[in-house]
Amino acid sequence: MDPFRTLRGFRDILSPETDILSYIENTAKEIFKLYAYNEIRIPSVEMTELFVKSTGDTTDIVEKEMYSFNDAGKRNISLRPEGTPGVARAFVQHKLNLSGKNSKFFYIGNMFRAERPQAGRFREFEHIGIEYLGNPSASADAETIILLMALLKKTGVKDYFAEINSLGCGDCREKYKKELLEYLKNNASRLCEWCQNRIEKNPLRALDCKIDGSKLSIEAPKLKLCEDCSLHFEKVKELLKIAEIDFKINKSLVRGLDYYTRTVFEVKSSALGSQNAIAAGGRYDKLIKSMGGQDTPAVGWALGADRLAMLIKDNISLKSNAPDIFVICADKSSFTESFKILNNLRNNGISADFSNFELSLRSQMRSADKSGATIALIMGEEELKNSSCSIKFLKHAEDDKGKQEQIPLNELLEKTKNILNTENRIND
RNA sequence: GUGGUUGUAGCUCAAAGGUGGAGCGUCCGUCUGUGGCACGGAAGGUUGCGGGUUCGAGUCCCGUCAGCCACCCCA
Repeated sequence: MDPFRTLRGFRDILSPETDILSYIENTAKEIFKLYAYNEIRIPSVEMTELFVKSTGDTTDIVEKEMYSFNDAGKRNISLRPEGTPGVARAFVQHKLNLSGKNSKFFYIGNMFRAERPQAGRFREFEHIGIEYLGNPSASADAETIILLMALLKKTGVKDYFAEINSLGCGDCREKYKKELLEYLKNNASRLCEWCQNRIEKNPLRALDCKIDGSKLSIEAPKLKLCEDCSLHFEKVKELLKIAEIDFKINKSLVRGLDYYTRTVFEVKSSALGSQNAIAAGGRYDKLIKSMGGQDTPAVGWALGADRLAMLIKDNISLKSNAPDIFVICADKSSFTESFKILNNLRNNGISADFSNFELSLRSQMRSADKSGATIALIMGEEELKNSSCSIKFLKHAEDDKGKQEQIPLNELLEKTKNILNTENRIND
């Protein structure tokens, strides 16, 4: 292994990808504010047990994708593969249900899963997620989904669709699991070895079995929601329609995590490869209690920021970090003054850049052009003599392109601010 | 984790076992104080890494690492 390369599945993210990710994060934060969600920052590392007991010990994430290791104190710890267990843990640990504040959280953070990398799948990736704790009503389910769709719409992404389903509560699900397990045992030969081994622990996952799962899911007994769950699901659908959210019902949508109850949903894109999920989530009414907290219903989702970035990178134009002014030194006698001007501009809130004052004027002008700056500011012997500087409008200046004038140094700040305001107005 | 495929300059790619190139980009110059255009020149390579076959390997073989694609799985 070459120590001077990134590990498999890990990557450096450079501009403009970083700009797109920042744009997504900022857009998300605007929406979160509209819906009154507060930020929570949780550790990247937790006890392995946390994920085993929440995400679930039969899930692929926990069984084969976690970065787990022992620390110096012989604790078995893991890099977080998802955010919900950490947020739930924080809620219980700090007794946030007693704080009197609304328990609506958002988080933005990197997650880790040791999967085989491919398009849209990295071993370290960014999740943006929300968790709404303490509200059992269908209105909470609806709000989180509406928020998600509003966020996606605002980012400008195209070609995505939402699917929802209900997995039922503990009661109707347990009943169904027994029925299903009975059926699966009678049809065990149609399952792969892997599924045969796990049907006892989690029969629902067998319906995802690729060998005969799709047929099984048609033929197998169907989940019958109890009356409460059925009403809840109907209400969620009704509220989504009121909010004019487009969605489809997908009866075979089974989220891969153990803690989901009732509503589950997923947003997919037809424009992605086989990693077509942009965001997914659902209700998890039993999780908080299972961690020793009070019985607290909850619902949430997570969005793959990297995947969203892939989708919008081509149809979005971001303001670059091009400087407003590019400072050029025409000869050695003005070196010091040029550097002073550069600092002065920046100290007064005008973005400025330079290349190398010791290079030729031509070379520095070329750099100025490439930088995307609006104005080239030239300092030389002549300007120094007059206590002035020359400013030249480059191609990026909308208006006075190519124009050049000499202005006194003591008017520089005021003048450039006026010019830049005018130029920006034109650009807008 | 399984299968397929690809690794040559910063990028996109040539080189059919016989001296590793081009385009774009970068830098310098033509232009004694002025960018874009044009022209001239320069820099930049352990051909991913390690073995093997051969008189000779970027090219063939084996291994390994990495990228991409699909499976799987997810967000």
